[in-house]
Amino acid sequence: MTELVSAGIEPLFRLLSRYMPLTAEDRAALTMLEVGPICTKEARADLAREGENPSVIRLLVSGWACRYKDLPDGRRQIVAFFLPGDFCDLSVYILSELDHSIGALTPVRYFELLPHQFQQVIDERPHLLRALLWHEMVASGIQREWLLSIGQRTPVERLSHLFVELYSRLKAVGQAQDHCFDFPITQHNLAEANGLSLVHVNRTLQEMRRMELIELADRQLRILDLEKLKRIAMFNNNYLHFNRE
Amino acid sequence: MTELVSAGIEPLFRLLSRYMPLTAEDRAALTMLEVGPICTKEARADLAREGENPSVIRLLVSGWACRYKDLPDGRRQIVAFFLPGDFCDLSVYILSELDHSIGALTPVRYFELLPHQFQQVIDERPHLLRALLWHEMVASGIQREWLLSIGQRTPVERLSHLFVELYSRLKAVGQAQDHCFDFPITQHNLAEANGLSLVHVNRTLQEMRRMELIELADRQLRILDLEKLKRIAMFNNNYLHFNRE
DNA sequence: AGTTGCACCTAACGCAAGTTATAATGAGTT
DNA sequence: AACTCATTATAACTTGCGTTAGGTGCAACT
Repeated sequence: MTELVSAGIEPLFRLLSRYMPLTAEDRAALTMLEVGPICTKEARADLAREGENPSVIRLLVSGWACRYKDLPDGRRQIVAFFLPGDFCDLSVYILSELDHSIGALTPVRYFELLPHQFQQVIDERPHLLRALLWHEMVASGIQREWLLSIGQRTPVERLSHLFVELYSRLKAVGQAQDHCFDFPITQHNLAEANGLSLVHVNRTLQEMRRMELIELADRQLRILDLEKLKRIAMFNNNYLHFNRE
Repeated sequence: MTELVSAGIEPLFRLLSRYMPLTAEDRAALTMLEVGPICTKEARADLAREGENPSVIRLLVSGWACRYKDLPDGRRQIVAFFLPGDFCDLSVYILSELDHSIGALTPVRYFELLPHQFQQVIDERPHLLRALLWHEMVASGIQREWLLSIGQRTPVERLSHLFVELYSRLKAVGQAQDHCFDFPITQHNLAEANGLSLVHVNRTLQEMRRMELIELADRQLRILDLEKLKRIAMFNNNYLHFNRE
């Protein structure tokens, strides 16, 4: 039972360790975040909608979620992927009204933290605040990289870049080994994240398979040639700010 | 002389006032930021390059600048516009290496602040920190909105949205009245910011003139029908988080 | 007066990517 | 077993937007 619960902060701990060395005490402090009951949502459910005024900070434990924005006529843009270990709403500390929505892409499990619980952890271990802020800054850097992708990269480059990014981030939380990882989202989701039509995502994936860059089947993505993929994507890992590779 | 110098923080003071009420003491504290000499750069000069490790926080006083990222083959994406009153590098507090560059779009004037000078102001007036964090969060929200624009909005919608955003932001720092403001950047810059070719930006502007949405000539932009422009852009001002309209 | 460079404008051409439609598969339901 | 519904695939058609290649006007410099 205990190990099941403490599996909750494992991705978060690994993630923050990428930015700075953390001790066993830090890890213990982080387990204080596991107070509340664990929440679950089905794929395609919303965790929060634009315009709401949330009072909790969500820590994703398993599954993939996303931040998205939509237009009155139904067009939708995914602006970020949340992977295990990610916080969805750290901005709650400062801003009131949400300017975006949060949706589950797969079935998800997450903790809902009240700001004061969160505060407690920071008070106990002040340098964790720095690690968390770092994580937020990296999230912001990822947004910028996505703008570069959508604005300038071709579809093959764009998907290549995204796959390398996801591989790096999943490896950081121990969810990717070799050049292979669970890829639980649909081509439709890829389209929404990359400003492409569903049909064109499919075409582009076919092309990437022909180029022997990736294998993608049965919700598993295998990168066949990581170096080539990085070259094509013009991937520069500095924006992830992982200090300890 | 004094009023010339204190004109430096005027845009910043106005900007932060949009988020929360500020007092004369706050204003006085902010003038402490004007310590160093004022710096200047020509249009098209860089203030900082990706990969650098800056030790200063830049506060833009006049002119327009941008945050941009570029690819090895020369493609370039502007990911944010900096207007007077904006900080270029608040993230220096946390991250070390820059994952983007900062460039002047017009001749600019700015202060370079050392983190400890900055700290001094925050210590004196703690709630200014909150206002500054707020400003950072808004910047992040603007990034998300841009992602929505580039990913989903048509060129006319995209430019419409940008013009409304710039009008709102410039009004907040007292640089736009009526429906008119100085528009010192080139169509080439608009192209770089919107993921469009120069030629297509020109086409799109022509169309917007035909639609009687805007007039743009002699570096002056006039919005002819703000409500119509907002409707076309599907502009929802919540992402700017201006509490006091 | 001539040159250079920059910003803006316009037209012709072609391809990349969106749209629409249809089919195959598989999982979950009744 | 028949139903839905989501997902992937792929073909035919259309179009938006990039590319290339010009043009003009203006300011700065020689």
